[in-house]
Amino acid sequence: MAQQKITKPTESELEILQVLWNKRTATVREVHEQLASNKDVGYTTTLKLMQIMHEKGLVSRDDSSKTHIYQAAVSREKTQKHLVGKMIDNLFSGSPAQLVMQALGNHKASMDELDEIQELLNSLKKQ
Amino acid sequence: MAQQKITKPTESELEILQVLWNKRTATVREVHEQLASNKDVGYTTTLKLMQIMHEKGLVSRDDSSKTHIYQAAVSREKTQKHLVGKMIDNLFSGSPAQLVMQALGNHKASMDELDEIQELLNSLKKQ
DNA sequence: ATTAGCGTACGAAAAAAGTCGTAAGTATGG
DNA sequence: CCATACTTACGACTTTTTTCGTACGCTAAT
Repeated sequence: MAQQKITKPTESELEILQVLWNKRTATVREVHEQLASNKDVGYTTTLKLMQIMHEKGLVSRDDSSKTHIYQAAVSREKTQKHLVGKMIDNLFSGSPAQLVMQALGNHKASMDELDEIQELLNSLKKQ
Repeated sequence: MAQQKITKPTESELEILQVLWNKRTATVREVHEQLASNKDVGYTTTLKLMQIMHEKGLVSRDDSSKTHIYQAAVSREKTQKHLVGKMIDNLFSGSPAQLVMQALGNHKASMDELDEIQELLNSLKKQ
């Protein structure tokens, strides 16, 4: 199969992907507004970044009208999987369980979420 | 309290910390040997990196003898907590549970580890 | 038709990260 | 004493990532 090369998004690119994943589709201005509410950055910086991401194939865009419309070209899940795997290797000596313990132990989750995790855990244990 | 500024280690710095956390204490050469077994890098590169980490306060060293002896100055746990938190924010819209699901679902853990997670889960649910 | 506003493109520079060559010091074995 | 082998220090260079100024086009309102 034609495997697309996995380009690891940089920090800034991740911020942009984040916005795109949430909105499904967005213009540069929309993305920028959102970013600018959290940090101090110029419009053309965001634009440039998104253009580069386009070259890299991280996003796709519809440029049929003057204002281009962007969307993520890599899935949230694949990216998560990739980066989580990397973190497990780099920071948890290859043990996913240790990462889980860290995440669960130090960062609060709601009861509903805990139940959800419980279910997954049950199904894993059955195998 | 005198809170030390948290310097986020870069990728390469993380690799070095990894080694130091495991060995508790190591010379540049020891660290380098270990790194070099996985990737292609020169000795002085490792040296320089460790010197920079020393300046940043990421490692401490005993330079009373000719060959300096290094050790990590930041704890594995704190670093994990910091980076996991960041990942939760950047990649999982602030939901630790989603990260847990990802890690658990896509990366194999042993039965023992699953049990360990179960215990933690139980104690969290009791509260 | 002129101006103001908003959009893209793009080059250039700044900042951050990683790489390595070379110098110079200090031991050690012949 | 001399050569060999390690060591640290450090400057310089490359590559990657981030930032932004400026040019230029299109559209709408005056």
